[in-house]
Amino acid sequence: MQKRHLLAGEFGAAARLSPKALRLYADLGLLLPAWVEPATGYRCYTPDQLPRARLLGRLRRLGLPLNRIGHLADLTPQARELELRGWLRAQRDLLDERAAALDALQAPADPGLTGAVAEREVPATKVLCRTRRVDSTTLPELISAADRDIRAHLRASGLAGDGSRLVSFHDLVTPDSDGLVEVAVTYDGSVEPVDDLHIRLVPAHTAVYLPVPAGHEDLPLILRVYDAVEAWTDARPDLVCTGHPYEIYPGTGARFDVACPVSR
Amino acid sequence: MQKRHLLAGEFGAAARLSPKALRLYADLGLLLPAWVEPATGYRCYTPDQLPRARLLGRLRRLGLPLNRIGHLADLTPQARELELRGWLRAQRDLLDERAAALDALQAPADPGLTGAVAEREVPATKVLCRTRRVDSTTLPELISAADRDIRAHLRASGLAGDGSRLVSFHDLVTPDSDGLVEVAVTYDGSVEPVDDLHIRLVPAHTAVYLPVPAGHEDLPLILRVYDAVEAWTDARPDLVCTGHPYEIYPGTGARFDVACPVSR
DNA sequence: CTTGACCTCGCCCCAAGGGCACGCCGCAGA
DNA sequence: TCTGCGGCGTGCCCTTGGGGCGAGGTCAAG
Repeated sequence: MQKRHLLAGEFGAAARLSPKALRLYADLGLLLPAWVEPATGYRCYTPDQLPRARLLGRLRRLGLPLNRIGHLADLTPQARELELRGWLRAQRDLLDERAAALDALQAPADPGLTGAVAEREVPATKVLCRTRRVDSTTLPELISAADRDIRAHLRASGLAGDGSRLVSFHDLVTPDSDGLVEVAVTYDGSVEPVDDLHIRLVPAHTAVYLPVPAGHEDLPLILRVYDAVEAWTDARPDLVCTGHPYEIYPGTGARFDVACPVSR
Repeated sequence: MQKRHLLAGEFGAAARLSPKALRLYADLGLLLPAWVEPATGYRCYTPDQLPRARLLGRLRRLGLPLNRIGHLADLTPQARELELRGWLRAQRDLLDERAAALDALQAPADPGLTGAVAEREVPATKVLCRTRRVDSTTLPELISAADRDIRAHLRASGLAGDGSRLVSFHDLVTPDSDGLVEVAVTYDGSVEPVDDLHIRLVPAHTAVYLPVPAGHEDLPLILRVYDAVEAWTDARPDLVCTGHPYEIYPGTGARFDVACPVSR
């Protein structure tokens, strides 16, 4: 008796996939049963579907999400290997970065940094801003393009367009994980919002800030700067941090401060 | 105006946690608000809760699950660092093992292995078995203990207790991830189930099998043996794999076969 | 005829929140 | 005084990859 069709349980046992998983893959179109008995709804698979089923299972066990697997399973083995190696590399990079973050988490704040933290009053101002989700590879591009576009629009509205640039990171932005980033430029006067440029009021506040020392501009050292600002604020019982920290480029140069709004 | 209490939004901005996340942490008891206004239900936090909130956020961004974080957050920094380093190491080992699995996935089956695959008839037999979830560190312990307990129970029931040992891996068992493993010993006669020892009938079947060559007994090389059995079966259009592969120790020695039930 | 094994479908569950609706509250301007 | 706005609460549905359970249908064996 040559078995030309396998029921979900048998096929699943042979491919090391549960019937439930097979049902999911069928629903998603990743692995359609060779046919379905109309009367009973039984899903029948053929032995020649086993290699694909095993491939899906192996990829799944590597930890890949199913939509990615759906794409990978239709590639040639060579192209698939290329993509998988890239994915593995990205995972490893992510882990390296977490290890770095762990180092930063455990190390006490650098006294050389906290010593330079200061306090200042920031008057209320309007900003024209663009908010976008980017990873760290496209971050410089976003910042320069947004800065250019915002200042161009300000100048087109008859204003000077020479305000300070503010950059707020709503999430951690890394090579592998993207996050929400806002680029804003302060202005004085009146402009209309256009395209994806929004107008927002920054209320008057006291800010705690720290000019970023040379060499600390990028990940992972920039995180130490944020930590230093937080540590300094925590050590001042009369101050409490009341908002997201942000980076501010007060002048036209590349130097910037890490600042955080506080309340007394 | 000294701010002695912060509403969820302000506090969340300062700690880089969304109000929603804060609500979840409060529900889970990870970070209780200093008090809750009975009239409005507003959750109020105090500035001295900020360090803990930031710690929770950082751990969360490292990718740790919340129940683990709940445990970690109550440790001393030293103990926490120790646990975190261990976790990171485990993550890295997992990745290394996935890389190895990827190598195995891409490499063609070893012809030196597939050449030794053969076929045999297995008569129906009863087995006394123990099924348990283990990782690879406790696997040898499980196998030896289960084998001893099962044979002891068989002998206590007046049987020989010299059957073959079968080991089936329902999941992939690695140093970092545990999986369901069944250890079974064939017997002939009549015994009663006891404690966690179950009785199961192994139906008569044709098995494709491959004696494991010396040096291929452990991960990751043992996976190549499984691959070889699968590849050999796939290449035989008249055979179709109908069940989970298993390891069988036919004699009393340490040598074993990787076998898989098939149907013609 | 009944029993058990196997299959289906459908619902609820997990983590860790995001997003939305609805409703309450206080503050500000017209 | 009315209205709008923003912040906050609760509650529900969504995500991924299935596991688990219960109801009910099908199959072959006893």
